[in-house]
Amino acid sequence: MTTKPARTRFAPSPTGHLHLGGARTALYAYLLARKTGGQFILRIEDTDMKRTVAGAEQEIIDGLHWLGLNYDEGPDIGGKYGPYRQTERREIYAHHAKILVDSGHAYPCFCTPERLDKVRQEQMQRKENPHYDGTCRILSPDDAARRVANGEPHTIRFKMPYEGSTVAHDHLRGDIVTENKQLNDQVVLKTDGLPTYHLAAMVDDHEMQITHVVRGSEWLGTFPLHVNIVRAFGWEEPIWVHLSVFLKPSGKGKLSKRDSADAIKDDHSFFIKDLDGLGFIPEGVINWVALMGWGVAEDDVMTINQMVERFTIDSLTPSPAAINFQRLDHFNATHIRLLTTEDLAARLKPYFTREGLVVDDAVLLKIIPLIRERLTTLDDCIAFGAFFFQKNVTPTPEDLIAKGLDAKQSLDIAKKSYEILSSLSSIDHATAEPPMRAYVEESGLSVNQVFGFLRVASTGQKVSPPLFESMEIIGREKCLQRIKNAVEILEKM
RNA sequence: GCCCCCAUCGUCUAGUGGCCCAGGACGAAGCCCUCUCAAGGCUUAAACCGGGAUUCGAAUUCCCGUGGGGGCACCA
Repeated sequence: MTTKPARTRFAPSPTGHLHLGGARTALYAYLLARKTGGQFILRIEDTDMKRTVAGAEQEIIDGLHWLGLNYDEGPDIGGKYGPYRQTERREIYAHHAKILVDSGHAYPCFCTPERLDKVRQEQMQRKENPHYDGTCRILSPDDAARRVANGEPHTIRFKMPYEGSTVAHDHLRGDIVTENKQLNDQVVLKTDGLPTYHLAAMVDDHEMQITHVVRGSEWLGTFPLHVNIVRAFGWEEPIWVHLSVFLKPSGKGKLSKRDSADAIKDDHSFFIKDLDGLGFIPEGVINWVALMGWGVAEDDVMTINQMVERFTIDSLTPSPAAINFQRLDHFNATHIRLLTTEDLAARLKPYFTREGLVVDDAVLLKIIPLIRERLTTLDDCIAFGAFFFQKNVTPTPEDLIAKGLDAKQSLDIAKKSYEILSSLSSIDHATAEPPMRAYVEESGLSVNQVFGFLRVASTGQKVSPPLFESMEIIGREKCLQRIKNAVEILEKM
């Protein structure tokens, strides 16, 4: 397949957190660019100054980097088609709005928001579709130009044809035909001189030579407007790819604030910024997100580079997808297991130190093989490995009592275990396990009863990595001391 | 209300007229392995929204319903 290099872009508004939907849009744009040897661009669409949130742009940048979606051009790194922040491109839009007015594709509108509101109310009362009533559309150009020159506040509206229909082609859905009478004369340049999305995005995509516009399906409604704007300029259209939306985990309806709260309660999140702290790794998140809307028949565990190899926009699906956090857990765990020991160790360390534990790097490296396949999220390392770094463990006394036995019988196990283990010069698993098994044999006790006690005594918990391997890492002295401690607890019961 | 989009196991999906009594993955259930918990191996249950039409033949094409989603701003 010979595909020309694609220039794609991710163009979010800095109005809130970078979420899963945005991450997926960015990912597909990224994959397409990398697959074809093109460029992936970050553009910040901050033309609605009222909604711009401080710090949101940085969060987007950080999120993209964390996910590994590095862009070739963007507001923080520049590029030959900059600036990449729309508020810094004011003149470009004003210039293009003027072109539209001069060519008869747009006109100044002097209607006040109040009047517009009133018109809309009346239309709704009459059960008509709310739409601009065209008052300023019929003004004579000279008259309008005079009023503009006088400094009268105005917007610029795009003139939609009243008759015929607009055919817009979406790569995933085919031709989308809309009767032009359904369309509205939308504002493309606001009173404050800044453009609305419709103008800004079309101008930028053209100026930045974007070949494929990958965006959310919320733009499908204004899609006809957009192609009309592009055509009014006489520009070549990009290939349009409208992605599906994400549905709430139940599959019923779109994501809400409430769902977001539920996700957090469940130790998951829709926001990229939260994922790291929850123990998710970018490899897992990316793999998971990629598969919501991209049909991969088999072998769906992929690194981002494998995704680049396999990606094609033809295999994207247009139907909405429900968020499924169980799958995130699965992909996260799977990718954790794929990490090298050194890599995993480095990623785990912050989670231990976050708990106030002092981490011995040599010990950390040793416990990785023991806990790796037990981790769903990185922070699970605390549950499976904190005891390696603690001075003492404090088992729940009841847990020391072996299943089906009483305190006295458990005390016997404890004393005998101590006797056996203390007689060994080392308790690496190869030397410690055989005599303990022999003891199980001759005592008539079950493996679970004896090993269970030992597990609780030496790790402080009922669930742990393999017992003898763990004891070996804990070390002879510490183990004996912990067992002795268990003997004392049992004696008091 | 009007317009647009979507529709395969519970979920994500493969499937582009015969290879499909529909394949994979998550989840579920069972078995094996096993010092706990995992991981791993094997197995099972589980779907073409409904109705018409086209065709020798439809999950795949068309129409009508139904359901879900999105849009109808000087927000993106």
